Amino acid sequence: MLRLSKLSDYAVVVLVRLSREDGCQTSPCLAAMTGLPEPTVAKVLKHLTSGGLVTSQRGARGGYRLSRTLAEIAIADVVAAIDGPIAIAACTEGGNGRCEVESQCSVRGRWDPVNTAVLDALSRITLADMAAATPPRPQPVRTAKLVPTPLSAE
Amino acid sequence: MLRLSKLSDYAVVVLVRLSREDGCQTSPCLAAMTGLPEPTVAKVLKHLTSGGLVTSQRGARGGYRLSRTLAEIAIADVVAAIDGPIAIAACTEGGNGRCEVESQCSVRGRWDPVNTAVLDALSRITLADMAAATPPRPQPVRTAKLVPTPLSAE
DNA sequence: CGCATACAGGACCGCGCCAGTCCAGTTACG
DNA sequence: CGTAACTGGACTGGCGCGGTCCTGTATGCG
Repeated sequence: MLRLSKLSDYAVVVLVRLSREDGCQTSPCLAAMTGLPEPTVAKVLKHLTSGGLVTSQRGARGGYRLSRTLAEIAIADVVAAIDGPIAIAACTEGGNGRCEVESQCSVRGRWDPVNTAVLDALSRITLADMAAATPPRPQPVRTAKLVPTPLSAE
Repeated sequence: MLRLSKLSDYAVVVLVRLSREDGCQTSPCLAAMTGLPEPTVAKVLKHLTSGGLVTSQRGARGGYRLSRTLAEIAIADVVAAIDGPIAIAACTEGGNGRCEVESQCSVRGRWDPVNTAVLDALSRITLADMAAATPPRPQPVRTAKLVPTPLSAE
C-alpha cells in the first residue's frame, strides 16, 4: 500500500495542465480540461497557492500561474503542499507523535532514516519528469485505453 | 503525509522483538513484551506468516520464528506482507486501476517511476537497520544502509 | 459605478477504509 | 484427553479523506 492521497494525484495533473501556457488558467477551465470536478480542482489550487507552488490573481480575468517551472517542482513539494509534511510513521519528526507505547518501543526514532529515504526519492523526481510522457505513444503500462489525441483536442 | 499503515509499524516492532532469541515466540508473549494488544499482534503475525517472513509452529509450545535474519528482511517486504503490494497511486501497476478519468489523464503511467523510487528506498533499509537500538542521533541522509551496527547480534 | 467573475477560506458531511476484536476450527504437546 | 497456540475467516466502530457548498473579497469591464 503506502498510498498517496488522491488530492496529491490531482494536483500533479492540474499543475502539468497549468504549465501549458494557453488561455486556461482559471479553476473552472482547468476542471473542464482535466475532467475533474470543479470544486475539487479549486481546493487543490488553494492548497497549492498556500504552498507557494502557484500564484493567484483574483477578480475577473483572474486565474493561476506556476510560480516555478515544472522542472523546479519536485513531487515531494506537491505532496507537502497538499498533505502536509511527509511522515511515514507516527513516530517520525514530522508526525504528530502519537505513540502511547513509546516507552517500550524498541525501534523508537528509527523510522526517520526510512522517512528521509522516501522523501529523498520523491524530491528527486520533478513534475517535468511526470509531464515527459503524453507523447503520441508512451510506454503502454497496462490498460491501453489510449486515444490518439488525449489532450491536444481540448 | 504519505502515511504507512499502523499494522506495518507494529510488524516492524514485533519482528525486531522476535529476533531476540529468548523464550518469547508466542503471540501472547510478544504482545506482552511490546505492549501491543494481543489480538492485533496475532493478526500481524498471521499476515507475516502468509508473507513468508516468519514460520509458525502450531499447538501447545508453538510459536513463531523468523524465516530470515533481520538483515535479510527489507522494510518493503514487511509493508508488502501487511498491506499488499506497494502502490503510490491508483494508476500504478500494483494499483487497482480505478481511474475513471484515465482517458484524459496527462500523466497516465508516469507514476510508475515514482513508485519504483519509493519501493527502492524501502528495499534498501532492512530491519537490522531499524533494530540498531535507539542510537544517540543518527543523521544519515540515504546511506543508512550497511552500517555495521553489532547490536542486532544476539 | 455596479455587475460579473474568480479566488479565499472556511464549515460541513457522507462514505470507505483501517484497526481492532472475536469466534469456530485445527494442530500438537504433555 | 485437556490445554495451549496458531488459522482463517467475519464483524464493527471510528475516523480520515474526498467532495461539496457558502460567504466574503478582490478586480476587470461595460
